[in-house]
Amino acid sequence: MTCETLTAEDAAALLLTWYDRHHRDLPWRVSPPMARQGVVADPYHVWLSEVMLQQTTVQAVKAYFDKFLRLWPTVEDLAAADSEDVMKAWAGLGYYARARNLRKCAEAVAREHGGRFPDTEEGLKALPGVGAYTAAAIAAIAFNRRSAVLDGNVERVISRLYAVETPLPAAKAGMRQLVSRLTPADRPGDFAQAMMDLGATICTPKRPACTLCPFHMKCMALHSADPETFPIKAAKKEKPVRLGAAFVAIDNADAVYLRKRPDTGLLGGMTEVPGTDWSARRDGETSVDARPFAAPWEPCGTIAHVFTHFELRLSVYRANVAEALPAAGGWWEPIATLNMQALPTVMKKAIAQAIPHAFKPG
DNA sequence: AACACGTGGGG
DNA sequence: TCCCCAAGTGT
Repeated sequence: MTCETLTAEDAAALLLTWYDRHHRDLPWRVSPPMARQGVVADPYHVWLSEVMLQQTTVQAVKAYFDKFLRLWPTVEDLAAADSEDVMKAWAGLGYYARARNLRKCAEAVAREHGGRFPDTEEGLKALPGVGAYTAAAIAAIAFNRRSAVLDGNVERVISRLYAVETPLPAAKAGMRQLVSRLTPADRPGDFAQAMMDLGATICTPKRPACTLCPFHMKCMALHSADPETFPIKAAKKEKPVRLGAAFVAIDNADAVYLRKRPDTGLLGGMTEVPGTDWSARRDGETSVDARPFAAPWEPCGTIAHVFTHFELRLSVYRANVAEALPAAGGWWEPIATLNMQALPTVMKKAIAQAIPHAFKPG
């Protein structure tokens, strides 16, 4: 069997027909029947979901999307929000620069654009935290622009459809051209979402369900090779191990000593328990200097946490103190309200290691 | 261009 | 257990 030529018209027709029947229903999405009647999604909802979805699974995003809309129903509300509250609400979702940029972006939209998102790719891309992908996605989905939307899903679909031999990320420019050629003037937003749904549900990284794919007869990878070998990627580097220590102090009122991290860099602007720097050094000895105050510190085990570019092994120390000692820069937070703080997951792990009941309900 | 930047789920 | 990776952006 030969691989039939794929025209742009065929691609859009095949994909949109598939999407009408098999699209996912998502909280931020306008379903195809509505979309076909010209209803477009709220740009604020589209932007919020797209930022949350950067490198993050749909499953993880749903609850956060609901929470943010509940707390800040409009972009003006978010623009007026306290940064600390935004960081608290984002805690656990990761890539915290997104949360810092989120409020900056809302502020820019509210103050510089009268509360309306720009309706062009160029205007959108000028906003904080909005890059090439997100600008194209918002333009297509919320403003019906014919922009070429290229994310990890689309890269996978395109790389297989055309059996692209160039490795990522070098192949991206060429793929954007291919997507641009296929994107229809009618329903470009649905086309983009359909490509992403296809990548997420059919054209998956492992064991793609090619028999169910609308491009089944048109896919060069399927007809000439093993689709699973695409996209070809540059080799990744191995993760170094870093070591450190964390200090969990508990006072006689069941409060834990916390402090705020610097606004930039790893976990920037988030809350932490005091600790050492994290380095490759194999010593907990420098940890003496990192103790927030003198107390009967006792080792209570280690935790491991994997970041994007290194693995962390943290030695956790605990101390019970009679009363809340004054200490520069931090504060004492009751265990009961720890869950409302801007604590990244690694810090919750460290606290849970020292206080096993800290995050248990009741 | 290459690297920094989180987390949780699935195979 | 370990590896992969998920709707990327900023520098």
